[in-house]
Amino acid sequence: MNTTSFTPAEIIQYFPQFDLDLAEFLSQIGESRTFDDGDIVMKTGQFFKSAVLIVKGRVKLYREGDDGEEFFMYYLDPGNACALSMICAARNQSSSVMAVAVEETEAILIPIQYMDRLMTNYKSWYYFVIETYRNRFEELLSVIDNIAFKNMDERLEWYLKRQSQKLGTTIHLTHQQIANDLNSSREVISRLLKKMEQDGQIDLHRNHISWKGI
Amino acid sequence: MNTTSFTPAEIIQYFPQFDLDLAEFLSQIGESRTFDDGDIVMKTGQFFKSAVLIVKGRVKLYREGDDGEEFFMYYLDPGNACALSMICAARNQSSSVMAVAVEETEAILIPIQYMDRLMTNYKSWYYFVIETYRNRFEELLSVIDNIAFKNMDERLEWYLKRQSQKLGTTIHLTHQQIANDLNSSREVISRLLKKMEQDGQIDLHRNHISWKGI
DNA sequence: AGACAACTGTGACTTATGTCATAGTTGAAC
DNA sequence: GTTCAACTATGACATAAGTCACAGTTGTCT
Repeated sequence: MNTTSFTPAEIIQYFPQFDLDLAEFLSQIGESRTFDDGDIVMKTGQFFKSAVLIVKGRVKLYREGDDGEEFFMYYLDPGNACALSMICAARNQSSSVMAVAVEETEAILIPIQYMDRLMTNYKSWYYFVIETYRNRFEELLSVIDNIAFKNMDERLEWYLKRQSQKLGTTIHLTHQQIANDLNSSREVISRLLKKMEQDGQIDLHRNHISWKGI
Repeated sequence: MNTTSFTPAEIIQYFPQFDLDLAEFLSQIGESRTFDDGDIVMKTGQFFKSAVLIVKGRVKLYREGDDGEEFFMYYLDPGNACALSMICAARNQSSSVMAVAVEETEAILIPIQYMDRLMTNYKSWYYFVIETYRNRFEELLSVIDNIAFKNMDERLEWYLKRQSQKLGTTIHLTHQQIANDLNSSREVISRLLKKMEQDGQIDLHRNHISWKGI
């Protein structure tokens, strides 16, 4: 019971780019794991020993500052792998990010000792790994653009746009949560949101925001 | 004359982790290219068709903002490859960064059409690619930490520390160049540098700064 | 040596953002 | 329907950073 697993067919359903023999191998060695909304998937400083593949739900990744500040980077969706878990696993390094489930989430954990064998024997695996790195790389570049060149109003707008693309136009976040994600303060976010409402970009409600898709 | 090349022995000298058969293959397909100090290696918006391996010199990578602002990311040294050139090459996407030689630089260019064959046939190649992505990923995370959580004084200190580690304790940069790299303004940098000098961390001179290694 | 362009220093002011204080609002639980 | 905690709004002020103006310095070229 402690180590449930996925069938090859299920794996291919979530990761259609995998070859059948890869799916069979992953089915044998991968461990299924579920996380409730709010559960910590990976913790800063944690010594991580598996690669994480998401099959259901959603995981939020954020960087932690020295004093516990947060900074949102991106979400992992079904069909994604956590590039950072691969880095940690392959290097025996401790994690430098937090990963928290924001929905009921299901994942396949691939223990570290299989990494080399997977890379060597399964072409569709290392294509997948390369693709994962690439995608996250580009995502990080966008993040850097925003904090390096933009003011808070533009960053907030970009943030809300991303949220609404992923999670729908009703954004269930409080001003405080948004402020945390942007490493700003609640008052600043409240003021900027109010301005966006006056400009007709959003509607403000208690506990959620309606994105009007400008 | 237009397409000089490296011998396998030379390639292995610069990239000792490569297998001999890989070095031989790269020797056949790789094109040698030199850049003078200040030459543009990769331009924002450019459609890039080769992966770049550095064998001599140094290349500076920076992100460009919408209005031409700069933001320094990192240097590529001999033995490094440009992860972004690989991404561009493999995806047929245009570059989102600038890469400029800051010394007399020599590189091997690997045309895009060999990428898949290299990945499939040469184990030491794809380990190298993975390692390249990993290193740059971690470098980008450090960059994000600094701009997300730190004030300009700490960012400047971190910047100078990195420079002195790479280029020695005498940092040949003007205040204006530093300001560009940090997307700040000359006056701000001058003031902060003056303060660091008063705190005994550096000595200021015209056109260079001496890092006193605190 | 003289001249000049590039570099550096610094005061005064503006703007963006963060912080503090305080009050109003709303949804949920009892 | 009362109560309460959490959420939101907003003015006043503090601080970090950017901008403007101008002066002083220094290396280089002739």
